[in-house]
Amino acid sequence: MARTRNHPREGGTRRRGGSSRAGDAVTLEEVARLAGVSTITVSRALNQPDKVAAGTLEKVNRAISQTGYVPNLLAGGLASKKTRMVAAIVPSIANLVYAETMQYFSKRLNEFGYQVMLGESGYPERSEQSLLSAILSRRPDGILLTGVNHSPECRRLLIGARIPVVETWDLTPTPLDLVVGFSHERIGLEVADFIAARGYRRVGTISASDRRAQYREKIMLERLQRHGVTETYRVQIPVPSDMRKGRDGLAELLQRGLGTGVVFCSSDTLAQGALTECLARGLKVPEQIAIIGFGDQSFAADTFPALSTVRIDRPRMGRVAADALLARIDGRPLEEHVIDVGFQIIERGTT
Amino acid sequence: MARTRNHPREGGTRRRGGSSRAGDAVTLEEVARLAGVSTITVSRALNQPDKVAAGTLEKVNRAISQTGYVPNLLAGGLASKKTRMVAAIVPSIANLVYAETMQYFSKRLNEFGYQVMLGESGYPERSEQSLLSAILSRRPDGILLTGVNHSPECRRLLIGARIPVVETWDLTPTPLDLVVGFSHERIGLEVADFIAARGYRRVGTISASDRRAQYREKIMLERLQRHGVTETYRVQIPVPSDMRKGRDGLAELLQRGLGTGVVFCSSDTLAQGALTECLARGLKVPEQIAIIGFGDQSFAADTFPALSTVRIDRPRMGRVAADALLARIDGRPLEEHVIDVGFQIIERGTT
DNA sequence: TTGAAAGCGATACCAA
DNA sequence: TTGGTATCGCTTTCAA
Repeated sequence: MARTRNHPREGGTRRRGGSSRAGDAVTLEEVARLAGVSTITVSRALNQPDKVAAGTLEKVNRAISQTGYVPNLLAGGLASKKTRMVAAIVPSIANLVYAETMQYFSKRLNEFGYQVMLGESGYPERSEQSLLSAILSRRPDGILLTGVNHSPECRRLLIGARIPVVETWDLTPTPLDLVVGFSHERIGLEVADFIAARGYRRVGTISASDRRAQYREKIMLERLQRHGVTETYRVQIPVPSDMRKGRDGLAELLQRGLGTGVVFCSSDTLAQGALTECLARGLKVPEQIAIIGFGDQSFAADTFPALSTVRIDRPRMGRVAADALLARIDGRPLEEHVIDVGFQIIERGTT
Repeated sequence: MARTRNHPREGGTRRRGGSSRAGDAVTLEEVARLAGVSTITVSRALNQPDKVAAGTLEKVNRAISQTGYVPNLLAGGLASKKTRMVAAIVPSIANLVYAETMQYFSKRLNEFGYQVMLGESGYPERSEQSLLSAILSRRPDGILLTGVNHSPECRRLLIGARIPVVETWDLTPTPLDLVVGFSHERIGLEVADFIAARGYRRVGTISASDRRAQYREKIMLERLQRHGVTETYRVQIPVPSDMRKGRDGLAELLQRGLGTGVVFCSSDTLAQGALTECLARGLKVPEQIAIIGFGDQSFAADTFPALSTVRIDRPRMGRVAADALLARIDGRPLEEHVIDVGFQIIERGTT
């Protein structure tokens, strides 16, 4: 069943003449014609310039700048099955911890000629599955996810896509592919130990209604109990977190009876709000109330020298995630598929 | 010069059997075969379901879910010259004012089936032109820019791309295509009038080394001079802004001799830092020092009730920019190509 | 309502 | 080092 095609284009351009739309862009073919070479040579001049003779290269480059040629990566990606694009799904870009991580992630990928397509999963009205499907239809070469809990449909889609996947902001012994993150359980345990070791007997928490935040809190409270610390006060706040909610949270803890002690907040944003409330009330931090945040937002520590926090090295997490993905995309071997970037409890204001 | 092609694929699948890579994804053709229809019918079932008979539609949908088909938008975009994607270039996504604007912009576009590809222009080591070129090679259906100042090369690229362009965060009578923003000049003037009207005689500024921030400050100081307010103190800080820089900025203003008065900051982030410094020093705001920010970040006002600010309705700017772009993409007529979303000076803590 | 054929603009593969 | 030809997976155009 061989079919026959005849090509109507007999050389020469054939502009339709009408108002020029997006489609009228210069093509490889036009550049090639102008340079007096074949299209594939122009393609090589762009992608593997060392495989093209110097003189040819020059002719081609001249033709490119004369025409103002901008490659069409849709066509290129279709033909080569490489889009030089990776996708990333984060809960919210208006949340500094994710935005900063993405900044480092993108920066690294940009250096290698990749672009990042960002998706936000934080909208309950849009299923994560439909987001993922929309993203996969652009055929990214790899994808970054936030967290390690995904619906069965999402897992199916990801597996079907047959591209490298890196999960972040958490750990699991059974990643879809790669995971670059840290253990929320260990954070809960270590923060509890930290608190107990300093002799605090009264502990408050201000936690966002976020899965991982809730988990850290739960683990911490359980461990505290084992340490014999039982006077605890909990405030839960709806996402998105902001400083006001941190202020209000602290006010509520005080009103409920937390006099002096320590407060563990699920983000630095909340912690800064709590600290602001202390400042406004003239409470000494950490002497009267100690505040522990989470995330170590770059500005938080500097702004509030008394703010202790659980430091997550987000720049590193972003870069490591990018590197891991790049390695997988290039088919390079990886030492580890589970990468723990760890965390660090930073105590401030003790002097 | 008609050429002949023979198609080696004689029906039936021909998996290469090796380790399956991204390219092995299910195609329209496989879905069509399974459903017993032609590829174009499957395509219609997805894009114009009302033009397909109910029974056929059902068969197709069954085949789609059986195979786990995910459309290839590279191929679709190449064929139709519509990518259902728009690009946006912002200085930094780790800056809440831009991130929030983008959130609303994306949300709106998502509702219409478009995705947003984000680019960051804030890296001096990468020319804006190369960023733009990389973005345009993905053939977005439209593009959002931040600001109205673009290099000649960028203008050329944008014009050559022949797609709708919306400039934001500023105004100009001669936009590339569309502009949705507000006047920094008018802000400078009105803030100066506001300050003069309240009788402040001593004025400090804390401004980021950002083109638009500098312009607002310059206009404001000139106008203040005309009002006879000449005792001014200026602090300039390098981007990116953070609260610490705001704290330090205020400390420096005080040290330089600004006793009581008002301080105009180029962003709410800086203003919050300045306010924190006041809190820490026990200075009453606004009685001793009044603070005026810029941007009206959602959390800022609530966290610091004494913080006055220049409100920019970012949600609206994002939505309006999206709507304008959508209209242009669909070829719908637009009432205005220059849209001023305005601003509002919010005075707080006066009671 | 459905389909056949011809591209869209690039790259892969194999020759020259 | 350069080029011819056949795709990549989809949509458009025109017919049936």
